[in-house]
Amino acid sequence: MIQKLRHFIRSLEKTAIPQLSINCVIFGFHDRNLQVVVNRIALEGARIVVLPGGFVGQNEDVSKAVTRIVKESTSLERIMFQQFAVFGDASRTFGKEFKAMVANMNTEERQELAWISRRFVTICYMALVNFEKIKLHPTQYLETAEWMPIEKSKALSLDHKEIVESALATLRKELPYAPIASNLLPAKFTLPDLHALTEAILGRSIDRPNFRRKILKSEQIVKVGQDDSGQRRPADLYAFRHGKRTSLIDEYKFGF
Amino acid sequence: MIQKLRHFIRSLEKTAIPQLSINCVIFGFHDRNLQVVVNRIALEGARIVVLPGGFVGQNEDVSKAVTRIVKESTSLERIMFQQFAVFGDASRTFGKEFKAMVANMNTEERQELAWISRRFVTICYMALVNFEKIKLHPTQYLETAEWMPIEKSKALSLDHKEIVESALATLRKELPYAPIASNLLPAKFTLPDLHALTEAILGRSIDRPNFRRKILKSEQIVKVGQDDSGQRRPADLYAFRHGKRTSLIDEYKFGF
DNA sequence: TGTATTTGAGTCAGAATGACTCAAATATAC
DNA sequence: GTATATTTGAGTCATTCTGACTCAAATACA
Repeated sequence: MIQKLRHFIRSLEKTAIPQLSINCVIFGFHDRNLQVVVNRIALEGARIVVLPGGFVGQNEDVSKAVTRIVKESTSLERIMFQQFAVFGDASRTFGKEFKAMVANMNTEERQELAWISRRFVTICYMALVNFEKIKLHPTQYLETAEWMPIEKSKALSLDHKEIVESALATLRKELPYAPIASNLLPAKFTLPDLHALTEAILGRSIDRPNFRRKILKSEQIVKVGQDDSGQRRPADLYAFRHGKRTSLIDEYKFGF
Repeated sequence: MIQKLRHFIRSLEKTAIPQLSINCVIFGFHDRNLQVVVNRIALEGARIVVLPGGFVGQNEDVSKAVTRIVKESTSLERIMFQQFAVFGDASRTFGKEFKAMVANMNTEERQELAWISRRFVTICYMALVNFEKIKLHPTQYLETAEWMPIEKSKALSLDHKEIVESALATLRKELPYAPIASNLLPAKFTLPDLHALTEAILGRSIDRPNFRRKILKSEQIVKVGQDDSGQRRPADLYAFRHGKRTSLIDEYKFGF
């Protein structure tokens, strides 16, 4: 057990709300795939891969804690995020990997970990970021930060696999309401980019010509450039309209 | 300060997760209005009106706590509920009314209230219930339970007004995905009922003939009766189809 | 120069939408 | 008993949207 982490946990006892954690699903779009930021922790042999997370300071707003946690992993400061789930079963602790480690400890060491060994309720947030703008870096305590395609998120430790699944379901539901794409794409993008992103989020193929027609008709995006340094035929560049609602269908308008 | 409540708080210290509460927005539909269950508490002069709420036992799943809290106010056991928000500002305590009361107390009394005087993060759930099936009754500790039309929910204490607003926004978003209406209406209902409910949820008027056409075309409901003991022309009775998806539009199908 | 691939644009039948009108059924007033 | 107001159920129609297509233009690479 590394000193630094031990110290961190001792400090939490005095400064953070007990039994409450935050987890963040930070989505990015790259290689025509949705990806999430994960942290790797080497815990005495056991390698565990988790979502970025943390705790809430006694004098800290929950939303501030989320901002802080996202910033720790991505350096991004002004991001949009959304709460989407709570995982709070009574049996929810830091998992087998953690328990195995604790088993090898003496009484004193175990007591130091008492705070973090309790049952935790975790509040889950999702954030959408522009992949290219992110510089991932390890957080203060042991972790490395990296991107993981969502198809591989089954490998996550604890219940974080289910958290990602829940986040993805929420993302799909939010698609028609929130300006999702504008957060996941760079300022200038091509229609094929937006098409691939929408397919990645919905998890199924969408007819290209029809997608193009519908998006253009909605006037959410404006052509801002002529060329693209691609491989085949160059595509037009677009940007989301400032001010114009950037959802794919009208809000609260289900055909009535 | 009534003995019973005092005792309750003392017991929470040992049995419940600290600084974490649950609040429930329980929706019903009556008099063509959306209504929510509220509890009234008489706290030494100050009358405060709050949403049903409670705390999570150390050995209790969060979802079980929600079930328990809903049951306390409504006697309903098997209800669907959904988490929709978290309120967690650092300044979030039990409010002015509570503070005023504490100000009149001696040191010992204050210490007894220490647990509940801390900053609390509250997890919010919404539930949809059939108004007619509910027998509201006071919970174990001082409260009376009653229905309140959502338009009057501005009168709620603490930040519970905002919680209701957030719940309503969620309800509107969920409308096309979840079998919402089937939870809010009795087993047999008329099309005008369903129409009025949809208008109440969306907060705007919907063309009746068009609504009728669309609902019937979707084959979500089946005619189950001929007559209704109404005042004017009798309306047909309908029931939601068992098995058939009871949403108003197709899931994840935003026109692509 | 030719070919494969990708982008942008168009066609067309069928379905859905929004704004309507109109007749049938009933309680209540007269 | 009849007329009237109100509510329910059904239909019309022009416009728009959808889904499944085809096809030409632009480029890299063989």
